[in-house]
Amino acid sequence: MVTKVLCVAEKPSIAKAVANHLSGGTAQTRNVVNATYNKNFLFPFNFPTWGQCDVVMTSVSGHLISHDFEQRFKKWSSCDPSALFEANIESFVEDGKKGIAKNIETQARSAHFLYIWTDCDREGENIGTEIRDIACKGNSRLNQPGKTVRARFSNIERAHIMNAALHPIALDEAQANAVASRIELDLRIGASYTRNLTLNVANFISRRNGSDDKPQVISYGSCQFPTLGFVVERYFRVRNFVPEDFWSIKVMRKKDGIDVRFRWARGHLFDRMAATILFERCIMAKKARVTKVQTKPTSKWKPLPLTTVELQKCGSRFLRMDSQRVMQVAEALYQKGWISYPRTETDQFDRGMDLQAVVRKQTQGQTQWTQHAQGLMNGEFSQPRNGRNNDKAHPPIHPVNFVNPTTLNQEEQRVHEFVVRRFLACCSKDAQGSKTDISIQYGPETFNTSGLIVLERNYLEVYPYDKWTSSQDLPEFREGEVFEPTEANLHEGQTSPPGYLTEPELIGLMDANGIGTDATMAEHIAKIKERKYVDTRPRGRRPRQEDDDEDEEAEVEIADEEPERGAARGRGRGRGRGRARGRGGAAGAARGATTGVQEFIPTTLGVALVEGYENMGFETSLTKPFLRKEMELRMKAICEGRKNKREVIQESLDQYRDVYLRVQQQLPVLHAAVRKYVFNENG
DNA sequence: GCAAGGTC
Repeated sequence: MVTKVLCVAEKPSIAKAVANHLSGGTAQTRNVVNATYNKNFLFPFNFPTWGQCDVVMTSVSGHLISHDFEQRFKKWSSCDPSALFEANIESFVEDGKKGIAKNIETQARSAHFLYIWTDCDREGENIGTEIRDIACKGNSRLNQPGKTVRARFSNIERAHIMNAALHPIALDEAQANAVASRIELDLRIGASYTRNLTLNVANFISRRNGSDDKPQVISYGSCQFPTLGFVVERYFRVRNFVPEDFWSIKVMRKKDGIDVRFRWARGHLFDRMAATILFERCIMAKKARVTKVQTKPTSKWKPLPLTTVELQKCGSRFLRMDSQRVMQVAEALYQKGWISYPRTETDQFDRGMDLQAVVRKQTQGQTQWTQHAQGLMNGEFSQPRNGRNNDKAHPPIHPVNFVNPTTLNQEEQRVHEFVVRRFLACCSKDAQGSKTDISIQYGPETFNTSGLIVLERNYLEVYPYDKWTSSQDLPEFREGEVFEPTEANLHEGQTSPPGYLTEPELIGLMDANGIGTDATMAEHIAKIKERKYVDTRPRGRRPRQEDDDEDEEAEVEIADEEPERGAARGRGRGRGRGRARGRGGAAGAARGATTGVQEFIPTTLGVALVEGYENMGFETSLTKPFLRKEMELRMKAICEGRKNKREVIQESLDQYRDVYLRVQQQLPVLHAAVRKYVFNENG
């Protein structure tokens, strides 16, 4: 009897790709009853340890198992919300997934081995155990040692997949357990807090409004609340901003018909007296002396390979789409086979990947980037840079096939064009330029100016989202040259308030604080809108302010995470911090070239919730990212075998139960915040 | 009527 192996991938696209590689394109496709997207692929394969086998390769669609409280706790009126900390939780297959589960169970009956092909990340490990459990229902022998294995792979290149097929490893139970604890905690805490908030606060609002309608749900989640927290925190920084006066010295020299403005090395001072004294010393000196003239090559680095977070940020900035929309469109492009998997944290391409083959596909047709792609094939190709992130599950987002853009709808065209241009930019050379720095000594003070000449645009040719342009030509200055400034004056300015939080900034904060994943960040943002905790509006251009000689740098600050090499960068950063000291940290971001970016403003309800919780004075704030971070650390402890699932769940529940009780005792504080913020308009 | 995480 021939040995039979059942392979199960996390998603249909992986099953298809793997089956295709292992079978050499000869796999037979079979539909699965009651499953729309998941297929079975049948083919023979010779595994080193099992010999010649008949393989059935199939897939799930993410998690197969759902979790909910047992029936008697489901009705909101059935129990006190705090009972959900202990209530029994049931695991089950949702109706929509019964076909998938049944298929696995059936196929497992005749299988000698189960080969799991879920993504190599924590969730994938957990989904792997779900698949195993279902398969064992059909065939308990698969529970025996060595009968269930998993593949280790991080992309779907042929050689990589072949190698993974030949070297199975074991499922990582610790990682699966870490996810299991996350699932249980999020459910218990989310449900209990949400019911409590809705029953106590939403009902309070309804009563005050004299409404008999079911109140709107006020939810708590370990991700949505910190997301709201970021928005509210910025809101208060804007509201509480107090402008501060500062003074700076500006020096101008007209030479060869060109006005050359020199910037004070000190930037600006918040002490008028000090600035005045220094200014007077400059004036007394009468003449300035050129202390440095240095011209050196500089370059602007091409962007990093595209991650989901970066795609979402760029969508907000350049494509006039919010993060959720960008992901929906990217998902559609992925489904149609034009771009790779759009949910990835990886910003480095695997060494073995044939990137030139990907570039070559873009030389077809007559698009705006065809020529550039052709140029890359003709010797201009340059290996992409490596970022610091690798989720070990997916490659960076890149085009996988050529598609004539005119067959896509408007939004798809924009996202697709961005993905292609970004990829081609990654495979291009850095832009090259020449930078001249000039310093002068004027009295006791140093002033600087600089000029840039862009020599080779390289990646910029195909990536219009980055700006790097030559500055005005500088006249010739020689070291040691002495001149009398055409103008020198003491300039008075004021720090300006930061802007409200924009979507790219919010995504950046969530990313940095581990709130949500590449696949869910956009959902959390959409959720706090849906719950009416925040409103969004397009950010209008703010008028440029007289005193802002730093505008350009400030814009670079937000537009470029990966700056050009060279000295200009340090100056930009330094200035940015100086401004922060003046309580206007994000001032630069508030102005400038960004158009169509959404900004987030909390509603009265959003402010009341955050303020209410803050005013309870807990040491661990529910609206700050610490609790989520703590959960992340505990999950890590499980993965590394330092803790077990039970311990972690107990610890966390104790902590949240404690906070819950104190919230209960302090409901009047929450009500007071609601009265203050939600009802102050009505008097 | 609850969460966050997969996925279509």
